[in-house]
Order: sequence, then C-alpha cells, then structure tokens
Amino acid sequence: MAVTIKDVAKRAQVAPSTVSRVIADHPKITQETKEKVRKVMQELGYHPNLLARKLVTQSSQTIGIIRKTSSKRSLSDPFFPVALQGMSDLLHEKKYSVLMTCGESDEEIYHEVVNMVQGKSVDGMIMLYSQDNDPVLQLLLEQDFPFVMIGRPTDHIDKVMYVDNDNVKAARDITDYLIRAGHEYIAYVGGDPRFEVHKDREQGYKQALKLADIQSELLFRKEISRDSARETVAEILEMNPRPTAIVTTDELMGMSLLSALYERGIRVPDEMAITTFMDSMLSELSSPPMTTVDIHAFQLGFEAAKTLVDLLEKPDMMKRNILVPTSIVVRESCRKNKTNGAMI
Amino acid sequence: MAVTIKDVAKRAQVAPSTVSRVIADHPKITQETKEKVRKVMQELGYHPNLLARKLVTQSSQTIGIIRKTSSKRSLSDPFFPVALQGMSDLLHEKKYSVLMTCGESDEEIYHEVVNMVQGKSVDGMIMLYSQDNDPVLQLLLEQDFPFVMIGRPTDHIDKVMYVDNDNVKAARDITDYLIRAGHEYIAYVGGDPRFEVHKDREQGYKQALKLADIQSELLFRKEISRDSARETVAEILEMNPRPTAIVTTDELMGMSLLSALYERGIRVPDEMAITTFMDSMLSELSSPPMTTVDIHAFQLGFEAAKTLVDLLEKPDMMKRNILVPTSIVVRESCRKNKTNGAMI
DNA sequence: ATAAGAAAGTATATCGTTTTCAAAAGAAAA
DNA sequence: TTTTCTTTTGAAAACGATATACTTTCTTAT
Repeated sequence: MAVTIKDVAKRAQVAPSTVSRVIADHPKITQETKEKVRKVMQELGYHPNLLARKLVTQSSQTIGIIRKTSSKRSLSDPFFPVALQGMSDLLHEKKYSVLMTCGESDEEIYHEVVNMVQGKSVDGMIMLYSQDNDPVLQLLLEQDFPFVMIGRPTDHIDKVMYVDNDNVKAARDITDYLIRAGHEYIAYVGGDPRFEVHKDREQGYKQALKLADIQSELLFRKEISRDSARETVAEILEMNPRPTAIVTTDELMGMSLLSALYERGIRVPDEMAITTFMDSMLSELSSPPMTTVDIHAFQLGFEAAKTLVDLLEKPDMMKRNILVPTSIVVRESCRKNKTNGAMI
Repeated sequence: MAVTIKDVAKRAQVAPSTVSRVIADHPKITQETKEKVRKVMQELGYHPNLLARKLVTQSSQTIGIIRKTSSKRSLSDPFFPVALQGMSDLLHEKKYSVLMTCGESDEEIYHEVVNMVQGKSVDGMIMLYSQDNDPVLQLLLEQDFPFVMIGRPTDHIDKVMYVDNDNVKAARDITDYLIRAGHEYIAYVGGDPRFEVHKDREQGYKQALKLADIQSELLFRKEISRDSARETVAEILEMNPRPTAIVTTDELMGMSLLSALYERGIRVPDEMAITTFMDSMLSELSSPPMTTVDIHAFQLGFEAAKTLVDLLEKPDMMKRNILVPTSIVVRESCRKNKTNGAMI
C-alpha cells in the first residue's frame, strides 16, 4: 500500500492536518515545521492521492472534451488535433487535466458525458461540435453544468457560451474573393446542414452572390468521400454554363474534389478554381497548393479552454462569446483576376 | 448538493450498503428490493459519484496517454490522431476513460506522469514514443506501474511490453523496393536517432544496401521543417553522383522534401523518386501521390490498448510484444523499373 | 502579575462510495 | 415449539485526503 498523509504525519510527529497544510503551503505553519514535514515527505516518497483530494474538495481539476468521431472521418480530420493542441496548451498552463470521450454513436457519447458530469469526473466540458437538437447539449443545460462550445449552438443560443468563427462572413469573404477574381459561376460544396457551421457557410456564400448580383446559386451538399467527390465533380462539369470555381467548406472534401478534378484532366486553377476551409498542411502541400480560409483552429481551441477556465474560476461571470477572425490564405488554386491582370 | 447513495437509501428505507449492492446488481438482493431501490434512484435522478467509487476501489478505470508534443510538429503530425482513434476504440469498448498529457517540455510531461501515476488517477499508461534514457520510462519501471509502449524501448527492453512495427524490416523493404526499381544512389533522410524508431529505420536502409552490394550510404539526419527540407534537397542535388531516389521516414519530412523538389523544378518521379512512412491522407493527396510504407497506426494504437487492458485484467500475464506488419502502398512517386519495364 | 489576543498546531467531521462482518428474518428440521 | 441453517439486509470501517473549530502556547498590553 502506498504511503499516505498519515504515515508522513506519524513519522514527522505532527497531525495529518498539519501535513495537509504543508502541502498547501499554508501561511500559518512555521518554516521550521514545513521543512521538517517536507523532509519526511521526501524520505517516504510521499505523493498525495489525487482521488482523495478530488473527493473532498469536490473538484477534479479536469475538463472533458466531447467530440464526434465517425471513425471514418476523424482519422484524417485535420481540425481535431490542432484544436486539441490549443486546448491542451491552455489547460496545461492552468493545471487542468484532459479527459476525452471515445464513443462513436450518439448514444455512447451521451452516456460518457453523463458519466463525466454526474460522476463528478470533470469540472467542465468543451464540446467540439454544434448540432441540431443535441441531447448532450440538453443534458449540460439541464444540469447547469459549466461548458463551452466550439461552434455556434443551434438551440438555446442565449444560454451557452461559445467560441466560433464568423462563418457567414468567412464564406462570404472567400466567395467574394472569387467573384472579384472574375468568377461568376461559382459552385458551393458543403456538408450536412444539420451542423450549424455548414448552415452558416452556406448562408455566407449566398450573401456574397446576392451582393454581387449573381443569381445562380449552385449548391451541393455532400458526404465526404472519394466517390461522392467524383460524382460531384461530374455534376459540376456538366452544368451549363459550367462553373469556373468551387467553394468548399471542408478541407478533406476540397482535397477529394481536387483529385477528382485532376483525374478528369481539369487544370486547376486555369479551368477551375477551388478554395477550402481550415488551412492545414494538406492545403499547403497539395498541388497546386490550396487557397483556403484559415479558421485558426488552434486559437479556437485555446479560447474555448480559456473561456471555460474563466467560467470555472468565477461562476457568475458575464456570459461572453468569442469570435475568432478568419483569414484568407492565398495560394495557387485560384487564378489571378483575368480582367485587369491585378493580383487579388 | 447532489443526491447521494444515502438519500436513496433513506427514501427507499434500506441501508446504503443495500443500494450499493443494487447498483452492482449483487445476486444476494431480492428482485423485489432491487426494483424498489431502482425506482427511487430513478425518482431522485441518482447517479453514483465516480470519484468516491474510485477512491474506495482503488481503481480509476482510466488510462493515461503520454505523448510528446513539440507544438510545432504535433499540429500536423498525422500519426497521433490515428493512433489515438485506435486506442479510443478499444478503450471505449472496455469501458475505460482516456486521460492525456498536455505538457510540452520533458519536465512538464514527467510531472504530469508523476501526478497520474502517484496520484492514482490512472490504472495504466500508454507511451506514444520511445526515447533514449527517458526519465518517464524510468519512473514507470521503478513504480512497477502497468504500461505499454508504442515503439521499441531503447533500455530495459526485457522489462517493457511494447507494440511496434518491425521498423528495420520496413525500411529494408522500401529501400529494397527502390533498388529493385533500378535505383542505386539512394539518399536516406531520417529523424533524430535518439528515438529508437529512427535508429531502426536507418539500420533497415543500411541492410538493404548491403544486401544489394551497394556501398554508398547517403545518410541525412534532419529536423523537420520547410527550411531544412530545402537545404537537404540542395545537398542531395549537389552530390556526385546524384542520387535518383530518397527514402524518408517521416511523412511530414517527405512532404516538405517533395515541395522543395518541386520548387527546384525537379520532376518526381522522373528525376527523383521519393518514398515515405505512415500513409495518411497527406501521401494520398500529394502530387504525385506518394509511395509509402503504411505503418498501420490505427492498429498500433488498438493493439497497445488491448495489451494494456489485458495486463490490467491479469497482472501476472506473460509478457508479450506485438509487431504490427507494415505494407508498401504503391503510388506514383517512384518510377517503374526502367531496366525491364516491369511495374514493381 | 494578569488578561487579552495572536500564532501554531491538533482533533474531528466530512466527501460518497464499497465491503466486511454481524444481525435479523424466514425456512427447514427436530 | 424449539433449534438450526439459509438468505437477505444492515452497521460500521475503510479509502486518503481537506477544512472547521478548537486547544495550546507564546506575546503583548494593562
């Protein structure tokens, strides 16, 4: 059996409570006794049992991360590791630990969250997605449990703190960028609009078109996969008039489309421009390198963690939401403006 | 304050111990009382406090994951998320939770591990790297703490269970593949040989050359970065005779080299063949798509977790190490054999 | 010299479970 | 009816810390 606070106390000839105070570096303990106790702790190789501490202090110094992992996708999703790194960085600095959900199905995830929340295993949670009508969100709200969402919530928007990009603006900007580069027929390929992020980006795309007085909304909502990319490319190429640019809102989707275009012998950017979201290594190293919207995933994670920690430290803090600005990273998957030769 | 087992007991007019037994579905409790108690648990919305349970049972049903995260690199490291998914899948199935280190420096990581281990926060650990003279490894061995390593340990190899590829063979195979494709001057660009994995791959490369009676070992050991890739490419191109192929052991490094080659106008695979390790989306989508060694990262993670769980369930199990086979994924970054025109 | 007040340390209750051992209740045997 | 043996439940002691409230000791002021 491991050495406990009592063993230390006995050996140092003080009470357990004194040892506890020494650990906490309580001011009411003499330097002298502190040193005596510390010496004994050293000798015995004592280390406090965190479980016991957590139980009595009713706080775990741990935060839970809820993520959706459709195994298929998450294996190559560039967003998660970067956001995780952002959260980790802050949480580590603030001395929090990180506990993660592993479940795949909605029910499994829900169960894990119940366990973490009700089982008192975590002090707060970060949700890495925002979804329509989500029982997990429901639960957290019901329990009045501290959490921060990455992404804008669909429901109860006035009750949840979130960190997000301005996805409407981001999509508007990148679409506008294409329009100003001379494109008129611009296809939009986005994901499942049950996720708020996709809804927003779709809207941004539409706004940009409207502002430029372009009528033709060319919307595609697709699963991410090699095959669906081929189909989509086929559909796009058959349109009349044929689009000259594609806006995608998902990096993997963008990459798949790019290779589907390549397979069809379509030159990018000459015959077809294409842009995507996220800006990971993937975009940087593709050929041609992709012009993307950098959503600053690291910062999203970092700010979410920061907000959560703030909330835990002052539970009555004013609700605040954070918008992380996006920026367009210009690479070579879009042509320069043909009409005036200027680089945009 | 949350509802506890005592509240349930009182309301159901039984003793707390009975409630505890109902939770555990103990056979010695009548169906009748079970139902009565369960009903009350429902009514009160009771959920057991896992911290308390962990404290008394001395087991956390949680495993810790130790990873090295030089922020720079880990942001785009394709290995980690895939291996994590593999571990998650198994751990979730076995009802374990996942706690992760967040630290960057060796000292921070060491500290976190001490906390997890001595603080009794985890039942076992998985180390995601193997490094020379590692204090973390030292600690785990000293404490006789259950853990599994992904990668072959440098020291104490007879005392640690590990899951790994046969990296010597893998590197030998891919080098051999290039040799059989007609290459003779093959450069090797690998990582820091303080990490066992790089040592092994270096050795595999050398073995292949020796077996083919090729004298010229062209070794480069480089940090992974855009700039060092440019330098390395410059050095390689200046050699006389100039190598016609490059073996890299790191996907990011491989990608960087590929774009450095592109910048220099060197055509791949015609003027220079290149291969890499890991096989993520990056290799699939690069252009040309990369011929790589698939190390089956998912399986590495999965097997590591499986081994650890087995160990926890039967602490006296026979030590076993697992080698996950690698396979070569042929794509387009290597030329077909010129000498006989056959595809290899 | 005595009272009051501060300083340093201790005793004890508590956190919410599980588990061991004993007790009660019911059934079977004498 | 009494005794014995099961079967089911309960009381109390852990688990290893923290925190509250109290005691003792030492200053300082009166």
